[in-house]
Amino acid sequence: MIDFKLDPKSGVPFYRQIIDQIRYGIASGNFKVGEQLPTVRALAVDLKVNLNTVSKAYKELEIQNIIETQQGTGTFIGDIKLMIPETERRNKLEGIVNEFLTIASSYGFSKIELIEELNKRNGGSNEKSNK
Amino acid sequence: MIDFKLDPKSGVPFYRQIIDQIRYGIASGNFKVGEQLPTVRALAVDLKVNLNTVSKAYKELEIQNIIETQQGTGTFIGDIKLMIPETERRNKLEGIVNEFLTIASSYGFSKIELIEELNKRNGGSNEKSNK
DNA sequence: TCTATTGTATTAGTTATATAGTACACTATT
DNA sequence: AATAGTGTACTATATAACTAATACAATAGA
Repeated sequence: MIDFKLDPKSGVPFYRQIIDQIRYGIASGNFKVGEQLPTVRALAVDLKVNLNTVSKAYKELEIQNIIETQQGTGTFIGDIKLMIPETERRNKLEGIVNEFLTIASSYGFSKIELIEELNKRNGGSNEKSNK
Repeated sequence: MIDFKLDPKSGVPFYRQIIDQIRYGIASGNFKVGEQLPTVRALAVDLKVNLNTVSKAYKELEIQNIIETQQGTGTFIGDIKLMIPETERRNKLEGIVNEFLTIASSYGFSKIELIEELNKRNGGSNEKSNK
């Protein structure tokens, strides 16, 4: 379970802070597949925001295939690797790598530098080879 | 010289499209260090936008240390690698790699997958080892 | 110094974003 | 079917982002 926190002074919208914390929670293993997230009302009360703000975060996460919502039942963590078909997963990978390369090259970083930097990081969030 | 183009239907703000095209132009070698960019008025007329929109793009690029503006004289391409001190350059590299890893890990991609994908790209924009 | 050319600053209006208030709709349980 | 729980939809409002109109300021060259 995550201890949600919002920082009003950060300049980052509330709904985006919620998204980030859930995504980080999943990536770092604090959320298990199938686990139920707080209800929109519960989290809204907890964070002292409107339930629509929480709903907005959940909706975006559902579009990203990260969580599953069922009206009348609740919101649950989805299994990313199961839910996203392999082809779509490949496209996503290519997409974020493309974006990364565009940004990096505009700063004059070569591919070699990028890979060197990546290799310095040990562990990261999930080093498991999955499957 | 770049053939600037704006797409009003893209949803991307004009000033950001200008920024992207200049950055890409530099990364792909279409702009040489010291070369003068179009004046804010010239580019504004060319793109049929207000000169402030061009000015905004130039200002942001100057903050990023990518171009240099001199009131009364013009705007010029700066030498990124010369202008940005090595420590700052390292910080930038670490920053964008961190962001990349955060996004990637939240989608369940392992570091190995990322490096594999990076290695598939030959050339990219600038493969020169610079200096 | 005058003038043309350059970027800058101030102001305003339109549009998009973020959040909230409230009513609605679906689901499960009794 | 009644009810209590869930997410959803609609509407409103405040704020920020974007673009523009216009006036100002610095530079270079005649």
